[in-house]
Amino acid sequence: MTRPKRIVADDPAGKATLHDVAKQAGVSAMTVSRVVNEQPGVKPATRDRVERVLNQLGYRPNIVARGLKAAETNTLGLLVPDVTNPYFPSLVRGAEDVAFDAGYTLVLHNFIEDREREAAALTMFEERRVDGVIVCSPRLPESRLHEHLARQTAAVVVNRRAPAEIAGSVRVDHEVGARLAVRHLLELGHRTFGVLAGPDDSTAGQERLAGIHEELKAAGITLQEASIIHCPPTMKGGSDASKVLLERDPRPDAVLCFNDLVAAGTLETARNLNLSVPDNLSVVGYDDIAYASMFTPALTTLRVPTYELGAHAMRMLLGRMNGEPRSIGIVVQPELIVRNSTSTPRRTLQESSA
Amino acid sequence: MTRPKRIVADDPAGKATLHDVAKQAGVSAMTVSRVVNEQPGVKPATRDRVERVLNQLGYRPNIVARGLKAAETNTLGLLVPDVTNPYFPSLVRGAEDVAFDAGYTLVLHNFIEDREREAAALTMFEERRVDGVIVCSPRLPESRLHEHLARQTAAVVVNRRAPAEIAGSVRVDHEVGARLAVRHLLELGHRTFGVLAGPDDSTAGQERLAGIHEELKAAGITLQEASIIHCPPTMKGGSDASKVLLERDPRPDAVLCFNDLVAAGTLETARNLNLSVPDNLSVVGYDDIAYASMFTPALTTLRVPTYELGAHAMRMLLGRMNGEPRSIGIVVQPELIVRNSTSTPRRTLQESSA
DNA sequence: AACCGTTTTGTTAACGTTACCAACAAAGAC
DNA sequence: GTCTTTGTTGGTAACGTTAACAAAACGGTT
Repeated sequence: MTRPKRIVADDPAGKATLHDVAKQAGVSAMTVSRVVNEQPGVKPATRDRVERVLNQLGYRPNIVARGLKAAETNTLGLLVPDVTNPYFPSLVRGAEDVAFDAGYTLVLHNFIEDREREAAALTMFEERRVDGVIVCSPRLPESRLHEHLARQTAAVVVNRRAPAEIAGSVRVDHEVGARLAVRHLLELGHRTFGVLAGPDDSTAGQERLAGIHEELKAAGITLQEASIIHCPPTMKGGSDASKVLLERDPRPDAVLCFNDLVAAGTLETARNLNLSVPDNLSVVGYDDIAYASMFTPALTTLRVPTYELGAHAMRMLLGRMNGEPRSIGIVVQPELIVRNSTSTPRRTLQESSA
Repeated sequence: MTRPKRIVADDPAGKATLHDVAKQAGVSAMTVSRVVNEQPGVKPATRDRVERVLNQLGYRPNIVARGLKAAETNTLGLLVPDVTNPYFPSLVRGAEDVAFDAGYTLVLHNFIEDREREAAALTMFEERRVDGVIVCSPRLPESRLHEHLARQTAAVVVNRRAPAEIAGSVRVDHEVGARLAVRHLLELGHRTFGVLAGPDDSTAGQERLAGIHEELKAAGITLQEASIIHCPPTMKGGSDASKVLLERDPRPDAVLCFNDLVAAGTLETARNLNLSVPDNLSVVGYDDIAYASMFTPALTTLRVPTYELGAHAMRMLLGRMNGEPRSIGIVVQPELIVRNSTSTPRRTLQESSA
C-alpha cells in the first residue's frame, strides 16, 4: 500500500524543486524562480548557469504549489452528462481547443445522467479550486444548481437559461427546433404524432415539448399525454420507449425523438416490427450527430453546431473570468436537415393492400 | 483584466479557510482539520460547534493545499487522440468509472493526432503532479514517450507495448484482429484487397498491417504497396483515401479499414461511385462502435471491448500506483462481427451483365 | 492534595512557489 | 574618493493544509 514516489528509483530528474536547483547552481531560489519565469533582472551569466542546472535536473515547475500561492489553478471544470453520447465529444473538443489556446487545462467529468453525481462533481470542482466551470445540460433543479454555481469564480451553463449574475448561458433554441420538426411533418401530411421526450429532468426536453405543443395547437391538433414517453437519451432508451409507443392504437405515423440516439433506437424497433421507415413511419432526430447520415435510412434531424457551442461557452467563461461585462446569453438556432427518414405517410395505402 | 475572486461579492461562503473557521469557532486550526477529516479525539461538544461554523461558512477543503502537503493530487491524467472518435468515449467512461470509485479525478486531454500536443500534454501532466497517467494510442515514438512516462509516478499505455518498468500495457491483439478479417474475406472468395491503413505513426495500424500481410502470404497472395493507403482515422480521411483506392485498376473487391469511421467514409465513397456494398465491394471496419450496426449496410467489423479496455487500464494504473507487483500486460482479443457489408464477390456477374 | 494515565487541544514547521523588500555590487556623476 | 543610481541577488513570509509533537484538561487513585 506504500506509494513509491518514483518508478525509476535512480532517476535524478524525478521531482527536483526550485531549492534543489538553487543549491546546485549556487544561487537563491528566487533567482531560479526568475529564470524559470523569464523575468528580467538576471545577469546573463547567472541565467545560463541556472538554465544548465534546470535542464540537467529536468526541473518542472510545480503547478500545484504555484496555484496555492496565486490562488489560481489554471484549471477549468467541464461537466457533461455522458461523453458516450456523440453530441458531447465535439462540444468538449470545442471547449478544449479554446481553453488550450488560452493556456488552461480542462478537468472533464461525466455525471451519467445522475443528479447526485452532478452535484458531487460540482463540489469536487469547488474543492479543487478550478478557475471556472462549464456545465452542459444540467439535470439539477435550478435552486441546487445555482447554489453551486454561485460559489464558483465563474460559470457558464450550456442548454439552460441562467441569470447573468450566476452564470453565462449558451443554448440552442430548442423550442424553435421542435417547431421546425413539427412543421415539416405537418407539411408532409402527418396528423398522428408520438414523442420520445428524453429524460424528464432535461430542460432542453421541456423546451422542445413546449414547442411541439404550440406548433400542433396552431394546427388544431392536440397531442395526447400517452403519446409522450420519457426515456434515457440513449439508443437503448429509444428502442425500449419506441416499442411502447408503436404498439399504441392508433399507432403514430410520425415520431419526434429527443436526440439522434433515441431516433436510432426507434429505427431499430421499427425494423423489428417490420415497419418501413419512412413509408409506414416518419422519424425525426435531434442534434445531427456525425453518423445520422449513415443510418438506415439517413436520418432527418435538427443540426446543432455542437463544436461552436463548446467554443462559445468557453470563450464566454474566459470572458467572465476576466471580469468582462456580463453579456446576455448566446442562443443559437438549429437547422432542419431533411434526409430519408421522413416522407408523406403511406400507411393507408399499405393498410389497404394488406 | 482583473480577476474577481468571487462573482457574488457578498457571498460569505466564498472561500473560507480552516483558520477562518477556527477563529470563528474559537478553536485551533488543527482541531478544525480533525473535524473535517473525521479523525477521532475531538470532544463531541467541540465537534458540534465546529461543524456548525463549517456549515455556516460553507467551508470546502482546499485540495490544492492538501495535495501540496501530501505530495499527492488525487488526480490522474488521461490522454487520448480524439474523443470525437467514438472509439474513445466509452474507453474514457470505463477509466473514469473506475477512477471515480477509487476517489480520483480525471484530467482528460485530446492531442488530436498531433505529436507535439501529445508531448505538451505529457509535460503538463508532470507539472500538475498527477498521481498517474494513462496514454491511449500514443503517436509519439518510443524514445520520447518513454522519457516522459519514466518521469511519472505510474503510467499505463493502451494499444501499445511497453517495458514493465516504464509503464503497464493494455492492448488489443490487432494482429489477430486483422487476420480474422482477412480470413473472413478469403473465405468469401475475395482475392483483390485494399487497405486503408490509418495514420502511419499508429502502432496499432502497423500491427494490423503485419497481420494482413502474414495472413495473405499464407494464402499465397501478395498485397501491392499501392493498395495500402494511410489516412487520418476519420470519416473524411476514409472517404478521401477510398476515392483514390477505388479508382485503382484492378479495383479491389474488398477493403480493410483502419476503423469504423474510415469504413463509414468508404461506404460513402462507394455510394457516390455507384458501387453496391457488399455486391461490388466488401468493407470491413474495426472497433465495432455503437453505430456500426446502424450504417448502410450494417458494417462487418471487429469488436473491441473499449469500456473494459479503459477499466482494465485504470485498474492497472491504480495497482501500479500502490506498488503492486508489475503484472505483465493485458492483451484482449477482438471478435469478428459479420454483418452486411461483406459477401461473396459478385463483380464478375455485374460486369458481364453491364 | 499529589499523582497518574487518558483524552482533548494547541503549536510549530513544512510542502514548493513567489511577492515584497532589503542588501549588495558595479557603474557613473561630481 | 564619496555619493547616487542602476542592476542583480538574497531573505522572509505567506498561500491552506496537516504530521508530529507539546501542553493542557480531565477523571480517577492513593
